[in-house]
This record gives sequence, structure tokens and C-alpha cells, in this order.
Amino acid sequence: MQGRDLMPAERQTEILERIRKDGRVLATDLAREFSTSEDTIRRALRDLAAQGLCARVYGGALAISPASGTLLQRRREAVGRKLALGQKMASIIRPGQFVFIDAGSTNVAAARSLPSSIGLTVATHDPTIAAVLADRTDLTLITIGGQVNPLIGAAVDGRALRQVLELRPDLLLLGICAIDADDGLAAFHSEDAQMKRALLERSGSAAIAVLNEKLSASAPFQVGAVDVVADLVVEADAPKKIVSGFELQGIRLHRAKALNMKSSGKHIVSNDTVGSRSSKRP
Amino acid sequence: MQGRDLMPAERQTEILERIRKDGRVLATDLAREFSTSEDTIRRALRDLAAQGLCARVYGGALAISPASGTLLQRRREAVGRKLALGQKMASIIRPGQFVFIDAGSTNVAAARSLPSSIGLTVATHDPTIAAVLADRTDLTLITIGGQVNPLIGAAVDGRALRQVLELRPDLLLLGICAIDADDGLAAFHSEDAQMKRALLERSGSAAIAVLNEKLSASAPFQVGAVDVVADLVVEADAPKKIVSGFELQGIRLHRAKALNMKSSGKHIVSNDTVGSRSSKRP
DNA sequence: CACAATGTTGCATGTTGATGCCTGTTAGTG
DNA sequence: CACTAACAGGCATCAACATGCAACATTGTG
Repeated sequence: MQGRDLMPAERQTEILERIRKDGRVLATDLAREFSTSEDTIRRALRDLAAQGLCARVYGGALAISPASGTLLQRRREAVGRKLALGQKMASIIRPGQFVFIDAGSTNVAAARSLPSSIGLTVATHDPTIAAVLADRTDLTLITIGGQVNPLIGAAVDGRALRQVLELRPDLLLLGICAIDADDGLAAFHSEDAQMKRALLERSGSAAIAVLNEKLSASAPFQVGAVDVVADLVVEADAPKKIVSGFELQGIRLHRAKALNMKSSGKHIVSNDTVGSRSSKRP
Repeated sequence: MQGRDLMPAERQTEILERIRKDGRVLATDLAREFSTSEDTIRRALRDLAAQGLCARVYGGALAISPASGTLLQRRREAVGRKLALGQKMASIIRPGQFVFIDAGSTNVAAARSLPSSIGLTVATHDPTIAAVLADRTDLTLITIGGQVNPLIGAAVDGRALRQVLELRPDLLLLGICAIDADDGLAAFHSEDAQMKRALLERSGSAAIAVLNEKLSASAPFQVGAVDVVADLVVEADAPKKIVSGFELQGIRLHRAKALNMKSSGKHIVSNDTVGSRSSKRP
């Protein structure tokens, strides 16, 4: 684990790094790995949270996809499961590829899990994903601009569409709202569906990751048949019956590892207590 | 280990070498290896840090990480003060305006403080700022796409520039690296400066917020004279002497509220002294 | 050579930061 | 509702720290 002793500043950096990488940390784990008391870890997490660098939750801390509001709620659902999917998704990517990452909270997790130093070029129209990758010097990041639809969480207007048509990614990490072996892929918003169609058209290959509840679900706007995707990432306990239907259509199947988190929906404590430092002696 | 006696300068060089090699040094170790007192080591580290060659932390010193840390560290510095500036900055904005928010950690704070329901349209090329605002339904968000420079933390290539030229914002929240009443505004990167010039040209009005250490500092790439900005937000305790120099040029001055929070940079001790180097001119 | 000026060093001083353990409190769980 | 783990705050302790001072070496100057 963490053999050497670390200075406080280093420890905080390490913790921050782990939060960025894994999306979450547990105070108990950190205490063990840094061989220090949990109090010290908690203090460090408190500090980081006070600086707005992570969200303090009961049991540890979460990465702050620096938003708040409705999307945040979606993002907080099934954090652990999405994380597992995201990691598996990231493992599909090969060094040197040009990857377009579509909008969606699962894809945010995938972006977080992108291994360093494999010389990627990444494009995205989702500001949250872009923010996750913005300060990484080990990859080239290209953002797609345009008017951001707050319901979708990405730029999906004509301008964005035009910019997408200038790209030719090797791989597309597609976010999808519903997938069904017969009905294909679908989205909840017309513009979103249009963007996804354009992305599919331009990309060499496509991969999607889906939570169990999206399997054999449906949504109003059709994107395409299921066979437009080459790789499908599902949860460890995805129903075999449904999944085999996709395999029959020649889709490569990837199962994410089952990681048993204590809880997925932890409550965020005191994000706004910026000034909450212990008042020093007089 | 370090048998021979070294002259102070030699020792500093050796220490720097070790910092570069290992990324970190402990004061105690160095004292033992150079067979000198810890005081001497601490003095040396203080010197090096004052020259901006390393980051002084509790226990030793860290390499001033150009790899992953630069932007992150910048974001971690002076959080509270930036927050105060950001809030004041946000209060300048009037309902219904079209605001462009330039890159920079102070502007991230400003974005966070944007009051809801004043019907704004906001444009930005900084993914972090975009992410902060991505799911707000009470404003229209337009992102500017392009290749993101990880040192600047925003899209600043030709594509981004072209998109900027299509906009005509009422107000520009300009991020700036250095400002001086005589030398004007300046940035650390050529592309960044170019982008800022384009933004200034297109915008009806401009406002900037600056930490004390940026006042009367200088940076390599000129952006423009100080009178291109209409509003200047400074900290509560900004030196009156310097500030009045700006007022004389007809700039509206706004003082942020003094929020007395303890510490934001506790671990990283006074990295701000870096700015004092650039602020002294021959 | 004498002598002052300067700079470096180690030590003693008091101050601050970091940590672990203690207390009581609160959030999550069955 | 009872139980446990995680929590915040207080406190004692120790390490790291800044500062002032005196001793010493180095250099420059008369």
C-alpha cells in the first residue's frame, strides 16, 4: 500500500488524486493505506471539501462533478455501479486512439477512469466530462461548443452538430437512455438523438455501457439499431437472458466487475461550510 | 552520504536536484545527509520557494509539479479570497445580459456565485466554468469548443477564436494573470493573451477581479492597457496606493467583502511569494 | 596587517501545525 | 426504537516552524 510516510500536503494530493480516479474514497480505507488515524483523514477530507475540491459524504468523500441541481441527482444515483461500468468502458480504449465521449453520467465515470499516458485524443460536447479532463496533460482534449441543453447536459445545437461533422473519431463512447434488442437505441430528447446519430455516422466504432434498468427499456426518440455498436458493457449481474439477445447480433459483450460498495446514495454533508475551521485559541 | 562540506549555493543546487528527481524532500533527511542543522535546510528551502523553484510544505518541500498539478494547485490557492472576489464580481452583472466568462479560477468562483433567475446568457471556453453552469435551467449557456490547453484550462486554438468572433457579449469577465497601472494587462501564455484580446474587442464592457498579488505584477504577454476594463474588483485589503492609480484612469472600483476565513493554503505555505518575483521590475 | 562589513551557521526562544485520543453527538441500519 | 459507525470538537503532545542572537568564516578596504 502506502509504505512511506507522507507529508500532510502530499497526502492531500494523493487523496485528491484517488478521488479523481475512483470518483469516491472511504475514510477507513485511506486511514489504513496511509497508516494514520481516521481523524487525520477526516480532517484532510474536511479541508478538501472546504476548498470545493470534493464532496464530503458520510463515510468518505465523492468527486465533485462541479454541478448542482437536477443533473446532480441523476449523477448521484447508482454511483458505484456507474463507476464499475465506467472502468470497464475505459479498458476498451486502446493507446493512441481518438475517442469521442458522448454525454451522460456513466460516461463521466468512464472519463475519470481513463488511464494516463496512453496518448489519447478525446473529444466531447459535455462540459462536465471536459472539466474532468481539462487539466490532464497526458491527453489532447477537444471540446465541442454550442448551446448547452441543461436537460441533456451537453451542447447539442446546430453549431455543435457542425463541429462534430468535422471529426472522425476511432471510437465513440455512446451514452444511451434505453436499449432493446429489437427496438434498438433510443434517447429522451430529439436533439440528443440527432446528435447521437451524427456521432455514430462519423465514428469508426461505438461502445455503450448500460445499467440494468436500461436494458430492454424504451425512449421516445430512436437513434439506431443495436448493431451499430460493437461493444456493450453491462453490469456484473445483468440478466443473461436479455444480454444473450445482444450477443446474437454479434456485439462484443463486457461484464463490469461487481464492486460491493456499502451504499450508493450517500448524503452529501456540508458542502457550503467554507469557513468551518476550528476557531483557534484567542 | 554527503561527506564533503558544501557551500550554501552548492547545497541549494543539490537540494533542487533532489527535488527534481524525487519530487519531494524532507527537511529532516536533508539535514542528516548534509550533516547540518535543520534550520539551515529550512532556510534553504525557504529561499528556493521564494524563487518559485519549489513549493514549501509542512515537513519539507515538493516539486512545483508541471505535470498534473499546476492548474489544480492554482485552483487550490487562496480559495476563500477568490470566493469573495467572485461574489462581488457576480454582483456587477445585470439581469438579461449576455456575459462571456473567461478562463481562470477566480472566474470559476464568479460562475458559482451567479444569482439565479436573472435571465442571463453566458458563454465560456473554460470547461470547468461550463460544468459549473451546465445544468442550470435559469440561464442560457453557450460553450466555445476547441483544443483545450491544459495549462490554461480552456479552449484557445483557432477554432475557439473563430467561434468567439461570432459573439458580441454585453459584458466580459476577464481573467488576468497580471495587471499594472502602467504596463496594463498581461497573461502567461501567448494563445491566452490572443484570446483575451479577441474577447475584449468583441465585448461591450469588461470587468476583472484580481487578488492582491496580481496588482502591479507583470507577465510576458501583453493583453492591453488597463483602461479597456470598466470595472475592477479587488480584495478588501488591497493597497490603497496601488488601487487609486487605477481609479485615476477612470476605472470603477469594487472592493470585495473581507471574509475572515482561516486558511486555505495551510499546507502549501505561501506559494504566493512566487508573484512577488514577477512584480519587481528592473 | 588590521578592521569593518557581510553572510552563514547553530542555538535558544516562542509560535504554529499536525496528530491521536477523548468526549459527546448524529446519521445510517435493522 | 435500539444499535453501531462515523462524526465534530476539545485537548494534550510533539514536531516543524520563524525569529533573534551570538559565534564564526569570508571578503573587501584602508
